[in-house]
Amino acid sequence: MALALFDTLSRAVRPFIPVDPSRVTMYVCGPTVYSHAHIGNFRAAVVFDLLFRLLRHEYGADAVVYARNLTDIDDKIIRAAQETGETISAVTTKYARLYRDETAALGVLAPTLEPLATENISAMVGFIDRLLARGAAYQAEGHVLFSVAKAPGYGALSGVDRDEMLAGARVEVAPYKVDAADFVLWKPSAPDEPGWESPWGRGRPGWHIECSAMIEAALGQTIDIHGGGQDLRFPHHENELAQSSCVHDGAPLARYWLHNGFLRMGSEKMSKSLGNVALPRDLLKAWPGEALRFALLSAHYRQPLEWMDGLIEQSRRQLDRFYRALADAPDHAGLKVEPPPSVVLALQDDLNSPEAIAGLHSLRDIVVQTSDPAAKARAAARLKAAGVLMGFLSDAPEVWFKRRPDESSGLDDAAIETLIAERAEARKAKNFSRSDEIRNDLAARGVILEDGPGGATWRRA
RNA sequence: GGCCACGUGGCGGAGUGGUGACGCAGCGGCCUGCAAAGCCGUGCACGCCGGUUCGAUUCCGGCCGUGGCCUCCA
Repeated sequence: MALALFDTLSRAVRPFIPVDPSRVTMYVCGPTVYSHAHIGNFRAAVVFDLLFRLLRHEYGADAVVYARNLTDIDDKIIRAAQETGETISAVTTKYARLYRDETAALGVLAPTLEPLATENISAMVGFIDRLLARGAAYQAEGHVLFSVAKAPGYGALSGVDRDEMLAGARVEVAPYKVDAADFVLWKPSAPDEPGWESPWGRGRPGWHIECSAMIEAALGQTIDIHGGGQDLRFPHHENELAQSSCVHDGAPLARYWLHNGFLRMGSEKMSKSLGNVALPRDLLKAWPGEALRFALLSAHYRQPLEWMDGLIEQSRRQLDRFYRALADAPDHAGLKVEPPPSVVLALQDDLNSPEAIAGLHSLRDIVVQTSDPAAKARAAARLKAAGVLMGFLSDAPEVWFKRRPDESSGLDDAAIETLIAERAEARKAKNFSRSDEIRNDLAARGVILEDGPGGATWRRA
């Protein structure tokens, strides 16, 4: 079986066939860098990272070009800068760096390209120019607007009928719009707002044009995969699609549109406006990033995922079991094996990560049940290869078990070893009350001991 | 109001027209000085009501419930 993906536009799982297998292209809408991203924002990053990894596995690491943009000009950023008194670029640089750090902590590979909106203004201006030349856009009161009436098939992606859409719209229509559905391509900047010179005066780009222009500049007219969160389907992706195919004589913008579902917090959408967010910044103080990644992949990417207490703990426990099996197996670092089919097939089936995780568990069972050392090492290598394909199990087991989430607290390794040595003496002397005291003491400080044939091993809870 | 999803065991969460998900937690046992970890075993799950079918959790219809989009948003 080969890779198949659910395409939002055709509303079906379709076999994935890239235009050019030697250059598979994917674009995902990245964050607007104006504040801390919450764990829900990272679902897209992790889900499409999984797809990126799978595509690299299928087509070769050099054959996949993955672009994820950073929106670094936006009214929210302007507002954030005004509130803190920082410059715009100080705000965007800070949050872009945090986003890169935090995604990396969740095992997200750096995308091939990371275009910045502010570095592509001329591409956007040129794009708007071509829309104007084709009569698909018009100027009004310093704005340039896209004329939705000129886009045949508008609404196909989101499934929203234009007339019905307007009937239910909750926003007031700006008076300068010819058609209520028209959207802004370029808007004027006040003197105290950031802006760029353009044929239509000093201003800044609208939201949707950024992605269309950057996709064209970075990847070309028609890309293989365009991804993003479900909420971007309308209006953002619908508008991107309209602009791009307008400029490209009807050529499709993307051959496959993928949208991930939301994280829910107490059966509500996790969002900043509701105030029910969990920030990786905080979560990473207490948990390994890999456990957060595992939690985010514990549900199928198109389904809503309930983010609740215990989910990370559950995820960490499962990873513990995998790492333990690897730790107990003979050295397998040098064995080159392909990820086994049980996991690959699950991922190829529209990125069925829960089934792939089940596959990981059965690979672990094999490791544990195999007694022949050479076979056990091979089984461990297979488990590890499958895990690495998904962005898991890349740590050495001892690193995983002994990591300190917060460097400033708890016992250091040497202090733990000293207590373990003392306990070993006590046990040898059958002084179990003392040995239990030490063990309980360590447990209270987050260190769990396990007595084995070769003495006690320890890990941090 | 319009459009679109979803409703699976204590919890998370796959999948399927007719025995198995998987995991976490629980329970019993083995192991252990006792634990932990591990191993073995264990639990009459598919919102409600109709329909199609030899047979539906899986297909169709209705109902109820939950959520998302329509405004910045992963």
